[in-house]
Amino acid sequence: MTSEKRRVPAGAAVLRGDITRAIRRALMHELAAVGYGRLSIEAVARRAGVGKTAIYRRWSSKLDLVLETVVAAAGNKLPALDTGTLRGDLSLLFQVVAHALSHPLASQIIPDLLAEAARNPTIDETLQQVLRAQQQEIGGRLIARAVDRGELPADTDLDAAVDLIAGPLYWRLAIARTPLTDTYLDTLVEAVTAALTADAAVPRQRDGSVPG
Amino acid sequence: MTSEKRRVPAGAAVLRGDITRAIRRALMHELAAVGYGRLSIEAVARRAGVGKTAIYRRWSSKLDLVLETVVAAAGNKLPALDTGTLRGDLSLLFQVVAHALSHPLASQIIPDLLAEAARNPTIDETLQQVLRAQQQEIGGRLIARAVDRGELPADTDLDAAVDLIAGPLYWRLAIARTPLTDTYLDTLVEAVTAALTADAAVPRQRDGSVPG
Amino acid sequence: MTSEKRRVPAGAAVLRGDITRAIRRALMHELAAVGYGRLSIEAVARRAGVGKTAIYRRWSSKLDLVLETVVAAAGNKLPALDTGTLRGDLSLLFQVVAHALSHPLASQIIPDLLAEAARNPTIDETLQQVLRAQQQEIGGRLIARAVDRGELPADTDLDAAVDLIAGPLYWRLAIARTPLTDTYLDTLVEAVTAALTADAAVPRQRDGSVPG
Amino acid sequence: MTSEKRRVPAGAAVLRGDITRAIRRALMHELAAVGYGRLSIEAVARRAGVGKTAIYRRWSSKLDLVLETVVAAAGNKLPALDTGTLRGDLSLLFQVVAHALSHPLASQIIPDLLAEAARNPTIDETLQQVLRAQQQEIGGRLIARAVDRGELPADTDLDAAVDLIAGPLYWRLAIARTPLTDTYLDTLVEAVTAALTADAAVPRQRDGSVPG
DNA sequence: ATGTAAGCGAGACGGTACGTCACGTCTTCAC
DNA sequence: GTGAAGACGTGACGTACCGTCTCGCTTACAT
Repeated sequence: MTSEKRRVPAGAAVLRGDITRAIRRALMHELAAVGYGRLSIEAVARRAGVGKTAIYRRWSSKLDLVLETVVAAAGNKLPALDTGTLRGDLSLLFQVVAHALSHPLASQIIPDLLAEAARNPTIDETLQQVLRAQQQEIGGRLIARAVDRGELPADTDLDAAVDLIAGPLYWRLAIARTPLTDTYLDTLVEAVTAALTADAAVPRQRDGSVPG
Repeated sequence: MTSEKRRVPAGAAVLRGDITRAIRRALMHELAAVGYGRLSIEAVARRAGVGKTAIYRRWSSKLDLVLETVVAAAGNKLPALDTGTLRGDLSLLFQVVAHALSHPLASQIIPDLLAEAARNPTIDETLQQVLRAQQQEIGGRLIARAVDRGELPADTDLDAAVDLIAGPLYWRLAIARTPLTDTYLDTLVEAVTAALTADAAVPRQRDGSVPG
Repeated sequence: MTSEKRRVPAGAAVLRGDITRAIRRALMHELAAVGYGRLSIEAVARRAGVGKTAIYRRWSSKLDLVLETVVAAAGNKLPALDTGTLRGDLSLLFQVVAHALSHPLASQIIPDLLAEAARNPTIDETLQQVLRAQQQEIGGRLIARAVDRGELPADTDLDAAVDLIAGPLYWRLAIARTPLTDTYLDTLVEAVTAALTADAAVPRQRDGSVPG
Repeated sequence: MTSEKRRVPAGAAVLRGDITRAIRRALMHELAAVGYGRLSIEAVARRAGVGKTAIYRRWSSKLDLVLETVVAAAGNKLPALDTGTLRGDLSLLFQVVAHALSHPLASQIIPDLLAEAARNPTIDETLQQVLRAQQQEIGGRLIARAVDRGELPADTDLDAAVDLIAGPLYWRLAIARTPLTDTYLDTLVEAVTAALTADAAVPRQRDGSVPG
């Protein structure tokens, strides 16, 4: 389904790559413009300047088209980043994420698909794999390096750490959509660093209480 | 449009309150089930067991119906809470918010409308008023009390503080939708308290730079 | 002040006659304008300048309203006519019928109800009583007098005779709706007279054959 | 609109003939069942098992659909009939007409449309063309042959003749809807023959009077 | 070069929803 | 209790798209 070229036994036609690309491009813009709920294959075909059949020949459904394209688009991302300090890693990560989420397509599509994921298990699974898992891995590596350096204790709560890192920035960019300044980013880095360190200083208790 | 009863000059008919309520109830369930994009007036009428006319007699459009109902539903919320300490206030706030966002309807509808707000200015404005403004006010009051008590400095960055408070919890509940434990909440309270305090320790600079 | 007030026992209200008449009048015009199929109580009420309740308090349904009113309107009809000759009787009858069917209301309503009768047994029965039966009786008396006078034989086929009398004129007035001249009426009288006489000359045979 | 196939420049879709026929069939049954006044496109589509679009793609309105279909249905009719005598021609004509009008669809639809024609000029014109004109022509030829044979004089009133031929049978079949026997038909043929002959014997006078 | 299988745009198909209108029923209010 | 006003559910209107499916035309490989 995703392979660009297929081997065929005899005098056969082949799916044209330019059309496939035009459809993907049109899909992203449609998705940003109307969201997954209102997305229609017809509109994608219209925007791409192709027939509806050209789409259905490549993907079996709207869901298939969206997920396959989104996964493909999200694939080429985020090289390793290691600045030597927790604060430096966070600062770099925030800049990269802020840049990525500042793209108009991303800032429209991602919240939309995340909201749709609450209704559609298939979307949920896919996004868990391409977004959450990625974040978990990146955040995990970041924390692990900080632990190795002695900046954080070994029993740091990874889930809470990822929420602390991803939450404020996502909220700011995708929900509040307030303009982002470098100053603000610095403040945020500082605060999250402190939060993680505090989290380390006050590790999870068995009974859920906080030692006074 | 929102008034339940209207004064009329003579022996007149009046919009029935039970029907208005049935429509609102049906709308919330439809909204949770299919989202704003796919929401259809016919489906709402069908679910409510009323005619389409009963809806159009009350609201002029799908947008009107949704916004007016959501505002009405969000109106009855959040009394003042003052526990005497920043940590106590945060803990109570998180519990209240976690309870509210745990409701299946809320956890489906809110992310959906927030995503739609990125496309629709009218939705955006309305949500800014009923959600963000409310959060700003609650967060502002919380911070102000902490400043009064001397727990935080006077120049604490309010925007960043609200993002730090709202972001992680929203991310956890609405995006990751991971089960929430009391222990996790405690950890989060601790971390956010530390972040705010650190934010105080590294206040916003006039030139936007962070003192090295 | 209206003169429609009547003595009632104790503060009791009574259906007002002027409203009843206004409804009947409006009904006839509506019936002519849109036909039975499209007739609506609402339009009748609007034209009569009364509320829908005023109609439903008097008649139980559209069918009831129409039939009761049509029967009432058709009731006051056709005195005895006896000119002394078959041809004279026919001529007078044709003139009376032509005059009646020339009324715009009648020429619109009657074909419409007759067509509707083919679908609606209740209408059919009622029209049979007020129209066909009346025609049968009038035609029957006309034929009987001619038989008494010796102008027609005793075994004249009454059904065929009525068809011969009613058919051409109804066709001309209600279906073809061609202007009617006195000359044409004379010709028709002459022809029908001849037809009846011929019918007499070639009476119905027991075996259904015509003597050659 | 009535053409089954359309020429189109490229790989084009074409209105399917089987669906066109199904719509026409459903229309005739709907028309017989509820009449023109109550006829709804939705009901026709439902009965035909097609979508509304399939109808609107072919005809622009209810009126267009009805007239075009009725004309098409009435088109394939009545070959020349020449038995050699006026009485034979009439007998044959009556049998053919009686057969046609005995069809349940025809006996419901024709009176309904004729009644509607009194209200709707477009229907009127169309029916004049396909029904009345046909009758005029058939009746005219029948009379002309009788004149040629010397059975009728040259100045026979054609209008009156057609009324005499069409009226009684239409009245009997469409209005009275009384069962029809061969005997009755014979009687009618005899009577109408006599009427026409009498009409010949008493031709139209210039002053409209009947010579005494 | 030719044959042919498959890609391609066009568009007809059965549906669904739109927002409006009119209907018969039912309720409320003024008199 | 009569009558007007009007809210109610129902259903049809004609339009706009939707996803599916069937067409001819076109392309590009295999012979």
